[in-house]
Amino acid sequence: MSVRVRFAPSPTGQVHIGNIRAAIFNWLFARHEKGSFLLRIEDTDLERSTPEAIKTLLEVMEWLGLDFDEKPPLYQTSQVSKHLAAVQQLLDQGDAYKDAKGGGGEAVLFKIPWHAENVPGVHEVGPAEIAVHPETPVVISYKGVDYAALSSKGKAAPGGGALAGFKDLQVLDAEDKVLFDIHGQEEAVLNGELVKTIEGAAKLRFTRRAITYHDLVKGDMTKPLDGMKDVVIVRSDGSPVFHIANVVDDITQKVTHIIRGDDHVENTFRHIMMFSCLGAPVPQYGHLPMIVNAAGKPYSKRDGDAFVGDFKDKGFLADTMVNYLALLGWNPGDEREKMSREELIEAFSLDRCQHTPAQMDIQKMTNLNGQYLAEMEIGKFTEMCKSYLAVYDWGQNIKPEYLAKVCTLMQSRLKKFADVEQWKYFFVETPDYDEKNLAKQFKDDSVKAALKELESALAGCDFTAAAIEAAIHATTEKLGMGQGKLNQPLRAAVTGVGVGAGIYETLELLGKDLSMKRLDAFFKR
RNA sequence: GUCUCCAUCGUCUAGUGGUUAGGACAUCAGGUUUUCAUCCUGGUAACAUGGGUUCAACUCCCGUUGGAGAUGCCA
Repeated sequence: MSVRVRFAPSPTGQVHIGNIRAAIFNWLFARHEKGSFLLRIEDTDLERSTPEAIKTLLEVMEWLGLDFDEKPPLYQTSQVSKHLAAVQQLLDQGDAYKDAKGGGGEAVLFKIPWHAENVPGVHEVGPAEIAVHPETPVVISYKGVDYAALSSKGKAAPGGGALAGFKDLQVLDAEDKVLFDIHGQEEAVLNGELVKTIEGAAKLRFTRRAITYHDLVKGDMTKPLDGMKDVVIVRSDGSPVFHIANVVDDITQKVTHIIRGDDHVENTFRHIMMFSCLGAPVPQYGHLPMIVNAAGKPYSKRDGDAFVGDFKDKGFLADTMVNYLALLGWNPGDEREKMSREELIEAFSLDRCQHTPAQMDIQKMTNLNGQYLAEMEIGKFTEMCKSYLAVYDWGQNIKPEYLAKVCTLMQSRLKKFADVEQWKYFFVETPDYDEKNLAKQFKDDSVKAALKELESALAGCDFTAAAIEAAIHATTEKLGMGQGKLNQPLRAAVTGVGVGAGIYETLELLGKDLSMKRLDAFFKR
């Protein structure tokens, strides 16, 4: 059977890098396996889901080149009746029950199945005992076993779990006397006829069962059933909860591999049981570690710079994003880092994914982006620069020929497109002066005098890079200065800044008129 | 509190019993360059901790510490 994976975001605002990385990994996996990559939009949260957010999401996917199969995507809101039908099936089978605790109406809870041995991965661990706090009664019902556990300090700690966690349950007092034995009473408890409250219990004795699944990223994962609780699948207002909606949709879309964030590990055990109870094959799971911020914490709404759109605005390439994010928590096993999509797809495998959270390194990504920019075809590069320049009033209506020359000159040193802001001096009449640099270059008054001398030499030359160089050399030689001593002062006077491309080329590009005008203006400051 | 998972340079990582613990970004020094960047050369920098197992442990086991997630109507 061919692989089918999905990316299932909730469109509630901006697209987050942690989210989109899950999409990238799903996409890489699907393409590597020559399977299908599906998109499902989990828009059931009407409060927070907006059409704009959906649009943003689709734009981001397209920008990154994450093409999905089977269009249009599945909108979860169209599936609600299916979710509710599945809930009804669970209710009819006795795998779910209604409960009124909490909200106004009745919620529906999925019941960890008593006959859990039918669920793939469930196995008996062996006899187990749990000490309970004697002052809190043990309550046994179809909703589970409720008790207060004994903490390491001897205090009462909230405990309890689904009934299915306690096979062969016996409740004992401090003298090991059996207060309750579930043998022969299973049916009565399960169908709600028997609710038992037991005072003065000291321990629970039962056969422990656990569920294990093989995580494609993390390896074997195990959870004892007595640590699991029944889970709400329909809110008291009648709306389906994520757990059931997600599982039902994955069944509908025939998803074979679920690759998602680390935060779902705990849910997986229950989801597997839901698949099983609904008579569907259980998909394979892989859980990706989170991406954390510089403080090592998961990105929160406050970390505004973690949105994909922001990176685009700053002038990162889609190729850079895909490449860098793929490398965050995964590596090909050799020392390649800059990899094309084809190479990534070819090399990708889930078992090489990291188990630990990764911190985004913006500098490393910037460096990678610089590599991509440096090898961009010049025409395309120029077009991109043009659009990033267009946000400035001085960056509009630039003569294409001139822009092309500037881009050619500057391409090798641009790291991200937003930095074209620093090219301002190419496009304005008078540059902004970096006063600190000026002070540094003209610390010595003689430099200014020398520059004045140079001005006249430049005035008489034909202003090609070679001629400019010759003029400078002639001047320094005449004044007995070191060769090149005037380069930086000249740059400061004409461009206002201390860094840039070669000054001869820069001046040639600026042209004689503008250069001389700026020099003149500089002396009049 | 309890449960699940995790732990190699500042960061991303290679490494699956025997390695001078490798690479990349960042950083530092030197070289090239008229400056900056590129480029080249070199340097600083890591196995959280304590016990085992073993001839031998970064690697296996246990404890501790630290981190993350979960813990009934968020997804």
